[in-house]
Amino acid sequence: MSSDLVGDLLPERVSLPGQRRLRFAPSPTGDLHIGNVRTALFSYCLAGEAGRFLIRIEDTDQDRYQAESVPRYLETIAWLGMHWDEGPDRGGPCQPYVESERLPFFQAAADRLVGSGAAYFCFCSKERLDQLRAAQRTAGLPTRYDGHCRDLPGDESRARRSGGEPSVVRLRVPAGETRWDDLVLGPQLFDNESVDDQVLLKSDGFPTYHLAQVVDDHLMGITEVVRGVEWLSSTPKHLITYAALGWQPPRFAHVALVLGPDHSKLSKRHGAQTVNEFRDLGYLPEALVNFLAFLGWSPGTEEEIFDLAQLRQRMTFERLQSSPAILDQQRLDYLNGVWIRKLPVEQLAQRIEPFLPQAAPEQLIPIAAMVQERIRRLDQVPGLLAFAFTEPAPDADFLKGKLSREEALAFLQRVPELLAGNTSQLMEKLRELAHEQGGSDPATAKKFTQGAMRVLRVATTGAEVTPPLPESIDLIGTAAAQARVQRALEVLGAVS
RNA sequence: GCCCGCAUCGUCUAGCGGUUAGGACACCACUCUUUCAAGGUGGUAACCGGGGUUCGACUCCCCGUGCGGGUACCA
Repeated sequence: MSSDLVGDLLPERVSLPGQRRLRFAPSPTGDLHIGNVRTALFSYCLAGEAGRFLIRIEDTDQDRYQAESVPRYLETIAWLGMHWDEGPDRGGPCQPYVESERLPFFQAAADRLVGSGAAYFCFCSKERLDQLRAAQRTAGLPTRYDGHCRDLPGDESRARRSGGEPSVVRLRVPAGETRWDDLVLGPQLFDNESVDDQVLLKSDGFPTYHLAQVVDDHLMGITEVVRGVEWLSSTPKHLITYAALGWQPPRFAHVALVLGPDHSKLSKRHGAQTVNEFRDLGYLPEALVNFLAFLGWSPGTEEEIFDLAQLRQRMTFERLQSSPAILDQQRLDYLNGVWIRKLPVEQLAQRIEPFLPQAAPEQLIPIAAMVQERIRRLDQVPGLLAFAFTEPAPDADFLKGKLSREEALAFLQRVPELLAGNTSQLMEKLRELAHEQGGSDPATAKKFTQGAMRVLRVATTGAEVTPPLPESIDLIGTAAAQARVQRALEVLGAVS
């Protein structure tokens, strides 16, 4: 078989210092999906502390390509705390890390395959292919290429190409079977009869994923490939291609997909599905990482709170799960709450800032302290603190609670003295007052305290649920609190 | 249609021939408490079905069912 190439332009495979090299190779077509991020996380963690993690941009589809995605992806990975040793922005020994900039390598590989007879040029039109598949389907046969151009004489093929006829390069799948030992699924066996003569090089000169992935994983010295099970049935094609090129393939780990609550593939109708969406909802990267890791992995112990560094230390291929996982947002919420509570207040204050632009800088830390134990997502902060930024308008019924109108009124009238001075004494003063009201019976006093607290809370905040009252009042200031109590008094007094 | 994968509480999972089938989320009580949280205590809840193999199956094998994936000049 001839090829019109001048030698083999393929570079040498990067020489390895014997360590693990895993990559994340996203296709830049929008925002990073939570499922993709999980495989990135697995790859990052499984590389281990001694291994290397790299990012490669798989932009081999010109139609779907979105340039803006690349920096966004990198930003997202970095936000989650993952560090890559090599990538499009920082280079490395296998530059470039963007596939569209590596076209000559793929073309050289394709030429080599054609040269050795492991691949061939195909001139079939899309229409012919569509008809073929439709016919096979109605006949109950598997849909696959029929080998129409498989044995075209070399000179005919050459002539048609030089005549300008568009062509693709297809893999010539040999008879036999393909097997490998999957790191997650165990031994796999495919009859090559069921493997299609896949297109490797498109008519626009770009490689398909199948070729690009094989060539680049080899050149970049990838040792293990972690990917979703949706790639399982194309693995034989990849293995055949590695063999035809005389290369040793990496090991494969096919992880199960992440599904929505209705057990179908995660999609828009399930709500948030990209990392950025989760971020905007107020989820911490620490929580997302912890959560995602457990969707398909577990340490085998009863520990469940892990940070990224611990995950990288502990994760192994053996403990990856082969069954699909459903994204359970309630559990994510729980973990997010755990991580929010673990944060130092100053840190939490910083993270709250974008969710609470109306807060003054000096308010942020006290606010963080107040909400830390009662939020599961950062976006709950504004709701919890609405009273601090808008004037409450409680109605008379709302103001009474457990106390009668008279009792509430009487209590409210005494609030100015309770609020005088420092709010830290508020509770103490209130207890004194309760003692006065309840006399010797502690149960009555307690009941009064509860009722009075509610009245005061509603009067000053307009809400039944707020952070602890003294702090809440501090947030708006005692002067404002006094004014609100006055207004409440008017509202309550007006009804008789 | 054809090829392939998966299968333990509602959910995430532990289990790798012999266990009272464990933990966590959620849920329900109780408790702590100025509300709400957080915390503590307890509770409800699972081995998809049928055949084998075995002294013994959640665990191994086969069939079925269910769910998922692939079936592109998309990844």
